[in-house]
Amino acid sequence: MKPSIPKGTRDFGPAEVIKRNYIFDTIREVFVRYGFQPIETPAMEDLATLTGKYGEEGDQLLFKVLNNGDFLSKADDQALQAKDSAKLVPSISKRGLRYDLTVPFARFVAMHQNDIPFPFKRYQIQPVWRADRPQKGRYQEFYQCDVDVVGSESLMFEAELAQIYDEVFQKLGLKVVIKLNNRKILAGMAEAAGLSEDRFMDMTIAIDKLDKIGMDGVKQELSKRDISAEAIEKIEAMLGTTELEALKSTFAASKPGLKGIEELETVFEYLNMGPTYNTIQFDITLARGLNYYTGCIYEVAVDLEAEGQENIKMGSIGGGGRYANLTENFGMRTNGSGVGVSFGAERIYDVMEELSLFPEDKANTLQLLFIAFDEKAHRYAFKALQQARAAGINAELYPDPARVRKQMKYADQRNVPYTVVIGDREMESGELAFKNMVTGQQENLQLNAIIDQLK
RNA sequence: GUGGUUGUAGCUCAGUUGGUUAGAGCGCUGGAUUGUGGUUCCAGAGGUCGCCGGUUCAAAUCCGGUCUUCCACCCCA
Repeated sequence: MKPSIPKGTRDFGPAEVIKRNYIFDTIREVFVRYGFQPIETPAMEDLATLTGKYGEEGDQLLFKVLNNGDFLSKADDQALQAKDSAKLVPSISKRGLRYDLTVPFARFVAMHQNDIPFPFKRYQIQPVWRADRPQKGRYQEFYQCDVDVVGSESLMFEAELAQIYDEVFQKLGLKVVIKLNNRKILAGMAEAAGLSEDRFMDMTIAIDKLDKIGMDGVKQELSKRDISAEAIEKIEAMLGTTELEALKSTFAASKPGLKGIEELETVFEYLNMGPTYNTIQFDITLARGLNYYTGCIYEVAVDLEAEGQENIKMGSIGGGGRYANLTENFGMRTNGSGVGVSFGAERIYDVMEELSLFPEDKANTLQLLFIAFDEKAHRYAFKALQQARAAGINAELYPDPARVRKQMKYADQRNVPYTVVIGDREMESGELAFKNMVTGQQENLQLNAIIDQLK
């Protein structure tokens, strides 16, 4: 059989795993410093937990897990006859793979509400699955790194999450733009433009594309979605706004609009109390598709104006927002408002790789390879190997006393900086042949001296 | 989910209007070199041409299906 893996999934070799861990470790370190604690949830959730939370589009992208046993005998016969897949699913699948980490977290909080302290601050680094068509930087299995806090409406957390973004990307050496908006401001826009409530989604989807298709494209998109020319004109005028202050008069008659402005002003008030490394800006065109967001929303993009980053082509590398009602779905009675952001580790990886931002790895690499000339020397070397490891040196012994040429070649492939060759002469004198693989120079030293040099 | 694109040796890729036994570079194995890798030279191994079916005297090549890759939508990290 020919080996293969499912579409949109990947294997990772040692070099990749080490780099991925570098990203995860950096992110985790910042999360921990802000007081967040780790949790994990299952790869599978009840399908009912997942459906309806991400909009119609999201439901289509959910991976469903087929029931075990004789699932067809229990299937909805009518749907089966009619070949109606959507209708058939509930009767043959009761579980699905998680689509993100936020919904499982909301479920977790509601389920354990009597056992956890509020506000509950957690982080979670686990894979998620989407049945999307793969492209570059878009996979069916990928990791998300989420931080969320539930049980507080304080806007301090909105500010802290932006600071976390800022700090993580500073540590990773990547310049980004952190964009902030508020769903209430979008609602205000819809209201000010005289749109009915059911047109709200259409409007946000269209304006979200502004930087991609331009103002004319957005206007086309809006009219295609049955939005009147008059409303489009008003929306266009509002989209030109980059300052919160300027929106106040526009939203004079819109309560949610004014509330959104007030919230963002408070967030920026917190943020302006200290320095930030990256650009953090209000962006009225930021919409985000996920249905459950109610307040502030975030998105992070690579800063294309930063030196060396001009040609990076990558979608958003992080996003998030406040969800006031999500936990209610799972029976949270009070205090269930949450806010959180997510890091797209895979895309961050791709960008960092393209910019060569990964530091050379020291902790995870082999420092020393022992090479033995014959069986007797191999035993001798095994003992020396233990001493080197006991001293904290990452060391290996070639498994057989093969030809030195072959062992040297292996050392070369493994990129080991130093080797020790042991044969009769070395065992007799106690001085081992210690070779620097970069310069090719070799000297005879006692094992202790070699260990000292590598420590 | 819609439209397009890709697949030939471990890797990167040639392969003519369909026509002998499908090639190259790199890598791999062995030798030059029985105590030393990276350079050089010599030799060798390695292929169900993604998979299934069809057209044809004859298919890597043409046709259909399918899987995969990448791209544009949709959406998104």
